[in-house]
Amino acid sequence: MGRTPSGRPTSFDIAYRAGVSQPTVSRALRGDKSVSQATREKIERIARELNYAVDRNASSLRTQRTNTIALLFFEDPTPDESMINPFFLSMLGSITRACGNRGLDLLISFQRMEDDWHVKYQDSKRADGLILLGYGDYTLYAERLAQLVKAGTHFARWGSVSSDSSGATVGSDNIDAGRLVGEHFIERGRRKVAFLGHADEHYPEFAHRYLGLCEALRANGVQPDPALQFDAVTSDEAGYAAARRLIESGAAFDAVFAASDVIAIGAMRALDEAGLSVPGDVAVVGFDNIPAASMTHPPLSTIMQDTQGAGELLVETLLAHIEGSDPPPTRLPTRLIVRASS
Amino acid sequence: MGRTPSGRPTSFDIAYRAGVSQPTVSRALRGDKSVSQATREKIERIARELNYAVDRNASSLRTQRTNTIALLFFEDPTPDESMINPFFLSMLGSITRACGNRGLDLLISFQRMEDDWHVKYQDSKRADGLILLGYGDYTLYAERLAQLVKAGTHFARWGSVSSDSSGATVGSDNIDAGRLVGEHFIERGRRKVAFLGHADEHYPEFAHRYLGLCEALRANGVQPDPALQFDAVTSDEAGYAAARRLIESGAAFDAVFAASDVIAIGAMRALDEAGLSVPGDVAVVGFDNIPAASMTHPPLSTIMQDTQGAGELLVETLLAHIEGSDPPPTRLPTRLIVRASS
DNA sequence: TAATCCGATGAATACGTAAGCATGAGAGGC
DNA sequence: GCCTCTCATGCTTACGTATTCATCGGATTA
Repeated sequence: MGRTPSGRPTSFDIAYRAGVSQPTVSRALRGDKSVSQATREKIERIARELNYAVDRNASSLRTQRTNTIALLFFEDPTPDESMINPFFLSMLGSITRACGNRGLDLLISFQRMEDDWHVKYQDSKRADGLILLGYGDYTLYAERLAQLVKAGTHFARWGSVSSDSSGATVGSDNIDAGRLVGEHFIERGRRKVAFLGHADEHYPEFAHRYLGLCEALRANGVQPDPALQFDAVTSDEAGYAAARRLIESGAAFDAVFAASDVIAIGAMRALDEAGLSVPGDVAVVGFDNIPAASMTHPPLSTIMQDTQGAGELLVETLLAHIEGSDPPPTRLPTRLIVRASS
Repeated sequence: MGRTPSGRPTSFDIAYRAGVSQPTVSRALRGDKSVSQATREKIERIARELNYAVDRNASSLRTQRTNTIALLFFEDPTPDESMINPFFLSMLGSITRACGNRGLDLLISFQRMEDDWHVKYQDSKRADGLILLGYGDYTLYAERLAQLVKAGTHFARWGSVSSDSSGATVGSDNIDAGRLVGEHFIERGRRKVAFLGHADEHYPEFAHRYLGLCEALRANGVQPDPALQFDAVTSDEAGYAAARRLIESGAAFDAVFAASDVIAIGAMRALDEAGLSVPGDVAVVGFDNIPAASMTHPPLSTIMQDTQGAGELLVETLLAHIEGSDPPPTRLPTRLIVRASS
C-alpha cells in the first residue's frame, strides 16, 4: 500500500509511483551519490509533479538538525515597539540574506530581558543556534550567557569584542572607529570634544568608542576632558537630555561625538534650542549611519558599520561554532562618512 | 530503562524520575485535566530541574501543527537590502508582538519574486500559515496566490481590500485616507492637488488613495485634474523623478499628495531644488508616518496607519483562517498627522 | 570458472511526542 | 456484597524521515 488517500504526499507516495522503496526516495532527494542517475531523475520528476516537499519536522527529528537559526533582539525596553533602531533593521536584512544564501531559515524574536529565552529555542530543538543582537547593558544578561555556554548552546553575538566574552562574538572595531572620529575632529581644528554615551563597562561598545576618541586626541597632544562625557542610552530623549546637561554644565566644547545616530539627533535638537549652530559652533558626529542621518539639518556625519559583512560573518561564525570549531572573535572595520554636521 | 546517558532529557527521563509513564508526562505538561494535581506538580518540578523542553519537531510531527507562522516580505527589487521601508519594520514589530502574545513563533523571509515560496513553508510543514506583506505590483503574483488557494494553504495578506482578493486580506482604508488628505488640502485653500504614485489597478493601494483624494475634491466642488497625477513606486528616486516631471510639465499646482513618505521625501528634494517653498508654494502630505517624516524640513504631514492594530489583526485573521472560518476582509481606519509641510 | 568486489537498492529501525484504547482502584448505589 | 461509574494512569502505536545493515546482480580478476 503506497497511497495516502488524502493529505500531502509523503516519500512513500513518491516511492510507490516511482516503483522504488522509500529510502531510495530519501537518498535521491538528498543528493546521495549511491542512487543511479536514471532513478534519481525519475524520482525528482515525480516529486515535482506531486508538489512534494520534505517534511521538515520529521527530517529534523531524525537528523537532530533544523537548518534554522534564531535571531534574538534585545533592546533597552522602549514603550513603542515600532521604533526599532534602524541599525538593527539593517542587520536584520543582512542576516536574512546570509541565511537565505545558505538555505537556512530564520526564526525571529524580540526579547524582553525577563523571558527565559535561554531555554526556548535550542533546548526545544527549534533552532541549531542563536544570534544575539542588541544594544544595552550586556552585564545584565551575562549570567544567562554563562548558562548558555554551560548548556552547550551554540550562539554568536553582536557586540563588543573583548577577551572575556563568552561564546562567539562579532563586532565592529569600536576603538578604531572612535579614533577615526577623534582624528577627524582634530583635522577640523576641534579640541574640546564632548562624548554622549555611557562609558563604563556595562556598555562596552560605547566605552570603546570613547576610548578610541581619547586615544586619538592624546596622540595629537590634546588631553581629553572627562567632564565632557555624559551618559546616554540609545534614544532620542536620552541624547537630548545628555546634550542639555552638557550645555548647562557650562563647560566649553566645540565638538560632540554621539555614541549613536539616535543620540546625535536628540543632541542636535538640544543644541539648536540653545542657539548653538552646527557645525559653526559645534561639530557633531554620530554612529551607525541610519537613514535618518542623511536627512537631519545639517546632514549628520557618522560612522558606518559594515552591516552587510556583519550579517555574513555572524552566520558564518555561528555555523563554525555549531560544527565544533571555536572561531576567534572578529572585529570589522568601520568607515567615517563626512557630511555637513562636521 | 529510563535514562539516556547523554544528550538532552526526553519525556521518558522525566517519567522515569517521577515514577510515572511517558504519556502521563506528556499530558501533565500540556495541561491535560485528567492528570492529578499531585502528579502534575511533581512532573513540572522535575522538568524544571532537568531543564526539559518539549521537542518541537517531534511534537509538530505528531500533531501536524507547528505553532509557527511565516512572514514573507515582498518588495520591488532594491539593490540595497538594508533600505527596507520603515513602515514594514513597524509592521514587523507589531506582528512579532502579536505572535509573541499567542505563543507563536515567527519565521521570516525576504522574498524575491522568482522564488518558489509557494511551496517552501506550508508544504514542508514549517509553518501553519503565511503572512504576505509588500508594496508593489500585486498582479505580478496573483497567479501564485491562486496556487496557494488551490493548495489549501492558509495565508493572510496586507494590502488593498477589494472584493476580488483571494484569501484573507487586511488593509488600511486607503480610500478614506485619501479623502482625509483631500479635505485637509481644501481646508487649507489648496485646489490644484497633484498626486505622486501609481494610480492603476496594478497598485490598488495607491489607486485607492488617489480615488479618495479625488472624491474629497469633487465633494467640495473641485474637479481633480488627471494631468496632475504622476506614476511613482515607493523609492526616494521615484519620488524625486515624479516631482521633476510634475514641475517640468508646467502645470500649476499648490499641493502634492505623495502615495508614501519615501516618495514625499524625494519630491520635497525636487521642489526645493526648483525653488518652490513648502508649504508656502506647495503643501505636501505623505503616507505611512515613517520616523524620518518628522525629521524633514519642514516636517512632513502624513497619514498614519494603525500598524499596531494591523499586526494584531493579521495574526488573528490568519489563525481564524487556519481554524477553518473565512473571516471577512477588514479595513483599518487611518489618521492624518498634520505637521509643518501643509 | 570461481572468487571477489562494487554499485544500487530494499528491509528494518529510531528519532520523541501525543492520542486512542485498555486497565485498575476506589467510590457509591442497590 | 456486587455492579457500575469515574478518575488516574499505563500500553501501544503512528507521525515521516534518514540511516545502518543486508542483499543481489553483474562486472572484474586470478
